[in-house]
Amino acid sequence: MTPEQFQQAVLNWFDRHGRKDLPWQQDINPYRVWVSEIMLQQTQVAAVIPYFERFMASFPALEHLAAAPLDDVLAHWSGLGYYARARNLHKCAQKVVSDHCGEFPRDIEALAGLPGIGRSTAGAIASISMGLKGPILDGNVKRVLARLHAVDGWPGQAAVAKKLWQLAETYTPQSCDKNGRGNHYTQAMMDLGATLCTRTRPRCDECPLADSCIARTQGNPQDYPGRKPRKEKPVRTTTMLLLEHDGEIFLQQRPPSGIWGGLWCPPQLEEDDGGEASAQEWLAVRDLSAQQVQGLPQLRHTFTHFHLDIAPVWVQLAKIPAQVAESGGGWYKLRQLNRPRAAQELGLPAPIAKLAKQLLALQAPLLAESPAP
DNA sequence: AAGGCGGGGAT
DNA sequence: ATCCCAGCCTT
Repeated sequence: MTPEQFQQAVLNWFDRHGRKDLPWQQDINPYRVWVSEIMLQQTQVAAVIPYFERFMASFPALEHLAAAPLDDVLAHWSGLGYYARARNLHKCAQKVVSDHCGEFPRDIEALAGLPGIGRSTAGAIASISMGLKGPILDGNVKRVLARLHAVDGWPGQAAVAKKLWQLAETYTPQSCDKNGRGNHYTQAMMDLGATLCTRTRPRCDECPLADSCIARTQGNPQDYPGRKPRKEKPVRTTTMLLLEHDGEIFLQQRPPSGIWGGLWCPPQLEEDDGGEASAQEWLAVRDLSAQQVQGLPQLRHTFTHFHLDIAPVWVQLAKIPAQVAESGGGWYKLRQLNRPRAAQELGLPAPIAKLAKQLLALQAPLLAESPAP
């Protein structure tokens, strides 16, 4: 698909289906387009509309904004988020007044040098309001182009961004004057991404680019653009000793601060997943002997910032050793720990409650075989 | 290259 | 809950 064919398809679609009634699409000038583009950074159209209307009512032109107190500008931004945008907006207005005689420079590079205006926003302002060639690469265009060419990878990666920018440059009309319709092209690309080429459930049947879209052909448009790689959560490991005697297990209260502060847990070997072997060593050091030591299936509990892999070991004791009895903590009946609400009442971390349940299931049949006297 | 900024909507 | 959004700036 040549750039000319691409542009024609996009513009034809825009003429029939594009949005043309948004507030910033009326009375188009660089000031209004600039304000709208800044507001639309990381913010959806529906949220922006009332803010844009109020903003224009109070600051109808650049000189009003430049002359306004920053606090006044921030008040108009309240609730939109990303408040650095408002500070930059104000700073930019003053800079345009002081350095550019109150007119935005008609040049992509110069625009992109102003506070709060990056490469994409500069392209949007230039193409929509100035008749210049202004490639843009916002989230919508990234999605359309990544799917059209099946560009793998996360756009946050420099190489992926470079490829997408190259495509954006290629397809953007050379001439953005009346004949080139660069303003409509830019509006159309954003509209396409916002209304058809959506992140989930793209409406490919209605897309003017469907026949050329590689992701569509592959049948996996939803896989583009690649997701930001989730930061790998580190894995911590621990061995938990389920010291059990006669249907009771031993729990200690954890220190008031830190993970599970103040909650009750079995004795724990930190940064250890030796499981059964570690448990044997722990017992030997204390000169304890157990009837049976049995590793149980590993359990993973995920916190906000790490995984905790728990290797539980079931240690059956013939009698309660003095060393353990006096070590601070208490013995709890598994049946009581497994009562409804018991975990909340006593203060048991979720994975510990789960372990208590598992252990009861293992141990109950044994008690049934040899009922207590 | 990665993180921060922020509120809201979709899933 | 998690991810993402008409991004840009700083480190």
